[in-house]
Amino acid sequence: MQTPGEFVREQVTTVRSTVDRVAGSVAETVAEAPSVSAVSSTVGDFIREQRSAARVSLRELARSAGVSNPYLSQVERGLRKPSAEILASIARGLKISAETLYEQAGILDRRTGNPDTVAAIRSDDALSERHKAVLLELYETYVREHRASAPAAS
Amino acid sequence: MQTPGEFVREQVTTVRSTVDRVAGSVAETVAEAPSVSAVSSTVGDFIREQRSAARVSLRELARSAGVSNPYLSQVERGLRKPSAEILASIARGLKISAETLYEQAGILDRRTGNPDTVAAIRSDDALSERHKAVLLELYETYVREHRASAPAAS
DNA sequence: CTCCTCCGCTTGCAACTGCTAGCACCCGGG
DNA sequence: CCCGGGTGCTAGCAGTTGCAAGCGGAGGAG
Repeated sequence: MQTPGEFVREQVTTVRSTVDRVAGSVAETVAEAPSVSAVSSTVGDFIREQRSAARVSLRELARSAGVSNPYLSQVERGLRKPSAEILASIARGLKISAETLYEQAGILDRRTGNPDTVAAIRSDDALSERHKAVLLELYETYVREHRASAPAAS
Repeated sequence: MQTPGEFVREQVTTVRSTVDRVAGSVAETVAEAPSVSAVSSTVGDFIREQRSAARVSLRELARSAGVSNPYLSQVERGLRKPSAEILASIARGLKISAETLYEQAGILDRRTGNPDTVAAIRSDDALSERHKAVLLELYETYVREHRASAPAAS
């Protein structure tokens, strides 16, 4: 019998490859992860960063988000200020949370502080211990990947 | 307790299906996108409820929210669909959180899990947006599982 | 070389937001 | 009676969003 950690690590590998499929790219996403590091000042820049990080064309994102391609182009370049509905659609198309986009757009207050994610998961009584283990292992793997791809310390 | 291997293997299955669902939803989002369109009339009702509950006149709220009174009137009756900025202003005038209003407007999804854990993952800048999405999706699946299997424990 | 497809962008236009000005109504005091 | 001030709502106007149509350019197949 192997240790639970080994199995979990296996699983992390499986998840990671699947996630790469989600991102629309191959396993390279992790290796040569693009520069999502720079903090964008406007929503448009942020959207464009996320889009190019996912290797998605403007038209493709526009289609999957349900907006026209010219309009998305203008939004990304800051020429238009998208409504919240459009913003939510774009967030869905990018598969990121709408809240993040709203924060970028300045219509939602940025969450203050940096609560310890690990502590939050550990103390969450809506999770079993095994589920906590899976989440924590996956979380730490993601953090390692992120640090490797974006070492720029703020 | 069963053997660790069995449990972890169970979870591998769960994780896979969850991540597959995440991947699939990227494509599906296109088809079932329009969930935001008709909901905006409820936000007006909600605003009017909150306002009359606070015994505040329309003009007064309009002034404290920084919008014109006719426009607020139209918003409350569902004749106009306010932008997110206006919505945030109204939320400030009503002294309620913008998130609540956004949920009423249908431009923010209601979250099921422990807010602390969700907030921790969301605000963790050591994660990419896509990784956040996967972790949150997985987390919510676990929470649902937990509630289904042990509802009395809460 | 021609044709085709994809990329992102510019151009006008319908539709909408959010405003100012003004309407009708109700109340308490001169 | 006629004010002045309160309630909410209607009319009409800039300014904006979001779109369809079309542009020039970069590749690939014939």
